[in-house]
Amino acid sequence: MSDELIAQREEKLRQLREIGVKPYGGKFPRTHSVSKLRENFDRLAELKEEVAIAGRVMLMRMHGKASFADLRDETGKIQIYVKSDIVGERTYRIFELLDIGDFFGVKGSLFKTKTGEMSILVRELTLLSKSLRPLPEKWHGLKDIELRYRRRYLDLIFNEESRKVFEARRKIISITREFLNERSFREVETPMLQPQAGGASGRPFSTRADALEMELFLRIAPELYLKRLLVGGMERIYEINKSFRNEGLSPKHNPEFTMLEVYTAYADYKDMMQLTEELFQEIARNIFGKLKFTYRGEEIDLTPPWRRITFSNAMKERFDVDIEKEGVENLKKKLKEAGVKLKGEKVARSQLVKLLADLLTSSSPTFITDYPVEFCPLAKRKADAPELTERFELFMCGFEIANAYSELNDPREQKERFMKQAEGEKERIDEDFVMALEYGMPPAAGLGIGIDRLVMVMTGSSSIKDVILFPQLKATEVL
RNA sequence: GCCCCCAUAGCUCAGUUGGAAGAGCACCUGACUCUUAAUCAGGGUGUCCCAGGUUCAAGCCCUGGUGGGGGUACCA
Repeated sequence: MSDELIAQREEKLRQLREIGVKPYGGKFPRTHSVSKLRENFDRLAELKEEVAIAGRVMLMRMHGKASFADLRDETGKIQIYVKSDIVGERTYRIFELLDIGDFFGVKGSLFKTKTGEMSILVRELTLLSKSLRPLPEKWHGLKDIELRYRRRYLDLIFNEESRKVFEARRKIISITREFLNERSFREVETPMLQPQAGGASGRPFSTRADALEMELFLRIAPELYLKRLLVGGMERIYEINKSFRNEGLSPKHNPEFTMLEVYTAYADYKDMMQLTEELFQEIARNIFGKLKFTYRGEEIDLTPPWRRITFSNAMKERFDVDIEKEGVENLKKKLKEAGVKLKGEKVARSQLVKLLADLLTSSSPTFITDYPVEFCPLAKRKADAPELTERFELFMCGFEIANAYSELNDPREQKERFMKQAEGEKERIDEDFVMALEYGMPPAAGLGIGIDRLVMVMTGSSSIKDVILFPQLKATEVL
């Protein structure tokens, strides 16, 4: 069937070529986009000005010798009216050989039909691209979730909601850059191909550089390179880019994801809390025009200051353990009793994250602060409580969305922490990074924000796949 | 990785107790010079995801697989 529909279109293509039509055109100068044309419709119609627009035909209403079609470009759609006695028999024949999905350009004048529909009376018609495959149906569109991910172009053609999500994503990233640039942060790019993948836990993807005869890893985080730039004297920097983790997929996890990392010299994690609050407010004001919105039925309020709970208080509430008095060993025991998996002697961070997320009753943003040092190999200890670190994680809508700390800048302690972390595992220590610290890194605060998750929250998306244009799926044969 | 759910025409979906594969849109043929999800007349175009099995008979029951969704584990 699909083959038959394609064959029918190929037959039309053949017939078009037979009458001298080039079915894959080139440059077509447009006088207006559809939305601009609509905005200035009355004036243009009165001046009887000839306009030229181009787009994809979405609907055709054939009426013998005079027909209507809806032409759509990125900005909107408009009706065109093609009359045989105006365009001539040959052009009208070409029009009859067109299919829904074809791109063409038209020149003509503007008029309103008797029902008031803004329309173009076509004088000249140019085929720009012949579509060989039938598009999804005009009314129900494309709903199949797998096809929407695999053939995102069809999703974008048919689902306004999807287009809105990606426009919101663009806006959020753009606002974030403006926000940071205005505050004198400089955007940098650091390697995605790294000889050693550090700065987070998580399994890396590995690859090989043939010319260098070496194994390389796709980065799991940019952190250790951004800190090398702090050593290099850059005081306010950020990077928005992909990181890659060779782990399972879920509605909150895609193997490649976009992260923002920000570093400020001479600041601490509390400054980053404020920065996070301000950034999210800036975004919400732009997207919603206010600080309150809903995520899948849950009320979210970004009015500052956001709720803050220390990690110890959260644990006290949940497990009746006072880690500040009893130390972290007792917590581990309680966690084990509660069925939390331990990774060797270490508490798996993901379990902790889940535990904390479950603990929060509100979907509004909450900072959990002051994590025990053993969960934070790169964070600075609290001066008055050396078993804890100057760190926060931001939870919102049931998931972790940001992570920040005052950066550890003592090279000897950093090496020790790396060694402790590597115990019993095949991880290597990043000696090159330790060397950089040995040259001296200013005290600094760092912040990481999961951009995809932030977009999820701001667009009401329940799956990360809905905010990534081409989410990772298994390869299949083309049907 | 494990558990649960889903897969029927190009698209959106029905399909009863196991008894001759359906609808709307799209598409094809014809009519139609202001329609707008155009209308009217006619046409069903299919590897019922794949491979086996049970049965006189399988879209439907059973086993295995593939792809997707959700949960769970690893992870952000």
